[in-house]
Amino acid sequence: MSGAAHAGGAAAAPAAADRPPVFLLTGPTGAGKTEWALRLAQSAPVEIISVDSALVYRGLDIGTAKPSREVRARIRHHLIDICDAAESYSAGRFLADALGCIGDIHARCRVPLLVGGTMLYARALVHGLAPLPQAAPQLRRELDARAAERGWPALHAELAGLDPEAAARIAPHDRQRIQRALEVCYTAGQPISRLQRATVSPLSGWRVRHWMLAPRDRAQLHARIARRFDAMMAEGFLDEVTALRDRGDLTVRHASMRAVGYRQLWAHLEGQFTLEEAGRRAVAATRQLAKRQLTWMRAERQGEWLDPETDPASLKRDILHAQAVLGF
RNA sequence: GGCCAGGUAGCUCAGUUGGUAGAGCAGCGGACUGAAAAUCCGCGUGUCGGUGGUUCGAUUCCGCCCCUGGCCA
Repeated sequence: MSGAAHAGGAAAAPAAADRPPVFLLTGPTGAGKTEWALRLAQSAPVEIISVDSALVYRGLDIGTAKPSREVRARIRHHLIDICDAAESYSAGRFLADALGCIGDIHARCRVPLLVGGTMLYARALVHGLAPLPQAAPQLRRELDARAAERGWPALHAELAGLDPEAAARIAPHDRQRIQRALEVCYTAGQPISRLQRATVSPLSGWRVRHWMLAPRDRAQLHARIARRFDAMMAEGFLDEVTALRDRGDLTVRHASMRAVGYRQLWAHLEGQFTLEEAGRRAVAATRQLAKRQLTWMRAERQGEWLDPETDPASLKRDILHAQAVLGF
C-alpha cells in the first residue's frame, strides 16, 4: 500500500512544527465547503483534493454540485472525474490516490487542502485503513444469492462462527457489513476483526489541521439543501440523470446511481413516482445524509469546528506558515 | 341552502363494540475499516376540529357550530 512509507511510528517522526502540512476541510452536504475552500484557494498556495465518493464519477455534475471546469482550470483540483459511472471506487483506492496527490503537491512546495463530505474517506485518511483484501464481486454475488434464499440473519450467524467479534458488532440485518466481513474471512482466510487491528494512521508523519464546517442550526442547513436542489433542477439535473440512464449499461446497483438525488430521479424515470414526489424524497435523503455526516463529525475529537461565516482569508496565514516548512 | 363523506402525530392514514391511541413517511440520536451520497440500530403525549349533553368515565354515542371535499339545487 502506498501509504506504508508514511506510516512510520511517531518516534521516528520529526517535531510537529516541522512536519509537512496537510489541511482537511469536512462538513455536511450543503454547508458550503466548496465555496469556502475556493475562497481560501484564491489567495493561498493550495491545491484541492476532493474527499468525495460521488465527485470521482464523470457525468455526475449537476447533482453532485461538482466544481465547474472553469473553476478547476483556475484552481487545481484532484480526484474529480477519475472514474466512469459504471466503475466502483472505494475507500482503499481513495486513500492510495489521496496519499499520492499529497506527495505530489508537497513536491511542488504547495499545500494540500483536502475538501469533502465522505466521512469514511476522511477517517481513512486521518485514522487509517487496515490492509484488507479488495472487493470480490463474484463472491458478493454468491453471498447475495444465499441471502436472498436464507436471509441476512442466517449469514450473520455464519459470520458468528467464523469471526464472533465482528458478528457481535454488526447487526443481523446489516447486509453490507455482513457481506464484507464474510468476503474478507473467505478471501484472506482470517477474521476481519483481527486484520483491522493492524490499522495505522497514514498521516502520522504529517501535520494535520482538520477543519469541520457546519452551520449554527439545522434549519439553516435544511433550507440551503432545499434551495440547492431547486437550483439543480433548474440547471437540468433531470436531463443529466436521463442521459446516464440512456447509456443502457448502468443500473441502480451501481454505486454512482445510488448517490442522493440520482437514485430518486432514476426511480421517477422508471415510473415509480411523480417528479414532485421524487424531488421530495431526494431532498429528504440529502437531509438524512447531512445528519449522518454530522454524527461522524461529533465523534471526531481532533477536528476544529468552523463557522461558515469565518472569512477564509483569515486562515491564509496558517497556510503560508505551513508552506514554509516545505522549503526545508 | 339541502344531502353525503371526512376532520386523529409535521404529512398520509389506521383504531378505540365508551376506560384518553398507533403504523408508514418525515424528523431526532447513534453506529460505521475497499459500495459509504452506502448500510444498519434506536426514539411515538398528540387540546383524537370546537362546544354542550348522556355517562362513574366521551376521541368513541347524541345535539349544535366551524372547516374540507363531493353531489344536488
